[in-house]
Amino acid sequence: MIGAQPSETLSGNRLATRQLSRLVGTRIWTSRFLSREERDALGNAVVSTRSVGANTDLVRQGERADSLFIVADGWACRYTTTREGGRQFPALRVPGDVGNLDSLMFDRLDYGVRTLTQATIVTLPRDRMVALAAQHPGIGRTFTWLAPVENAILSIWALSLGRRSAKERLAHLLSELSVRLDAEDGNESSFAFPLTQEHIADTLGLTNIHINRTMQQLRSNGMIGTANRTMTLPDVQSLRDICGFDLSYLHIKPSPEAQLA
Amino acid sequence: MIGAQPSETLSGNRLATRQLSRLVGTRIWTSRFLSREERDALGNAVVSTRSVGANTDLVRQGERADSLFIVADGWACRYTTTREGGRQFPALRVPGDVGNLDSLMFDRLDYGVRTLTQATIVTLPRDRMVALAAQHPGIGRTFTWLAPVENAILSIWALSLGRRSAKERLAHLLSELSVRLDAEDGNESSFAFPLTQEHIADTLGLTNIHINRTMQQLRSNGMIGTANRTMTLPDVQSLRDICGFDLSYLHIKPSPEAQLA
DNA sequence: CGGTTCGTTGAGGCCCATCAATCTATGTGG
DNA sequence: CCACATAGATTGATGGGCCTCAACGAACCG
Repeated sequence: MIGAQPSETLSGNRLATRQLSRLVGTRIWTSRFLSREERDALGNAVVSTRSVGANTDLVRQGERADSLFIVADGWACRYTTTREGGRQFPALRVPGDVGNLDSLMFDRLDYGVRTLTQATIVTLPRDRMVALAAQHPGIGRTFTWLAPVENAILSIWALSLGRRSAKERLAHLLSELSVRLDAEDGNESSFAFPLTQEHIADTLGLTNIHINRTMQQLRSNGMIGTANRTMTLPDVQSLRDICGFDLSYLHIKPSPEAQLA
Repeated sequence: MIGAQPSETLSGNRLATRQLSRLVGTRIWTSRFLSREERDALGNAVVSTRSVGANTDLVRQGERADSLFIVADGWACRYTTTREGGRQFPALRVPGDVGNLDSLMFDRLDYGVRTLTQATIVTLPRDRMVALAAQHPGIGRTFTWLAPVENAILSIWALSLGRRSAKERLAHLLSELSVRLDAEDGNESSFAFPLTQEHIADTLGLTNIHINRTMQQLRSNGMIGTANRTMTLPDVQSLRDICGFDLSYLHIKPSPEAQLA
């Protein structure tokens, strides 16, 4: 919060540069729709960068959010719950993701956003971002790009939740995270993995106990390896074959047509 | 298709009026962000209105879509499938819904859009809509509004798929449709319901057989009544109580805050 | 070293899937 | 008007994948 106002008036000063640097590499920063000056405009809109502990609500269910939260580092989730206490994550946030994109359009979110690990959160004022989106086509396009991407991912998650077995769901989630984290090197993949088995259960609509047993299955088949919070996928292709994983829904790389357009 | 070009040049002529009329009442027409002239611009962008049979693909899985399809009448769905043939609908389209909103941003959709009944489809050229969205703030805002609404609905569906019993899922779906179709009169509701039990199964991640048994349960409890393709909910509140339904996620009515903004 | 979180294991049972018919309604052609 | 085909709804029997309940083990930490 300190340094927020100066960064707006003195472009290029030390504070602005430091704030800005926290956006580098995040998904709104690497958007292919942004011009250099639009990136500067985003960087100058940062009002705070703070570190928060695990299990911190960035937005509580049903509450108002005046800011857009960027998960610059650490993991977070969107969560929903039933009356009876059943929890379901409709989205996972990995480093670089926008936490509450929908807050740009909604005053209240019917779900919450919560950190799963200690995290670095970059805060951007909602009203300012709405104005920037209207003023800068590239910024507007970035936001309107991210929304359908979320939707596409959630659609595939629905397919998993509705029609795949526990083993397939787990293989699919790990295949997805491997791509989203850009962790693949040839047919191998390895990445920091802070999720507990209960987090995975809340993502896949299962119980932590069954996640445990399913992970053992994949482990004994040599499909995954876990050691000190690191996930290793020795054979990405085989893991993908288990669940019919096709990365196109992640829209990571622009399709050939999109480049022409 | 006939009359498409004239409708662009001769505003207010008979053809333009007829085309335009097919948009009246649809979700992009009733958007609260649109000015009168923006509605005219949308109406003039209509290139065809056609009737198609049930089980017609508007967009096939993984294929390109050059147009935005409005389901002016009839029902449709977004669908995804696993390799093994398991089907899951990540969205249902009721009369007035936009069929393939995401086509505005994506060249290829990783899911398909298919009619479930005979339907009236209004076609709007994609490139034209992108241009209109850029040119008219209200049109752009309408599209960027619809995307997170879809996302919010899908998030709640994920909660159902992951954490609710068959009975709760069915009660929740019917509660949702009752609101979306604006079919409620006090505590009662009644609406045309063309879905087969297999469609419901593909929506809720269950089998048609289990849907059948679950419907019988709700019927015998007096929670639903079905007769010649009409669904009757004699006691909406009790149905909602079964599943903890809260309509706020549908964002049908602007929240108090949104009106102030 | 006690507390807490997370992972692991076992026993038992239910919800829902699977397989296999039958029944009804609708439509179609002769 | 009937024979026939087809789609959709319904019913029964059986089984399995995952849940529930209840511990116990392991790692981390102040």
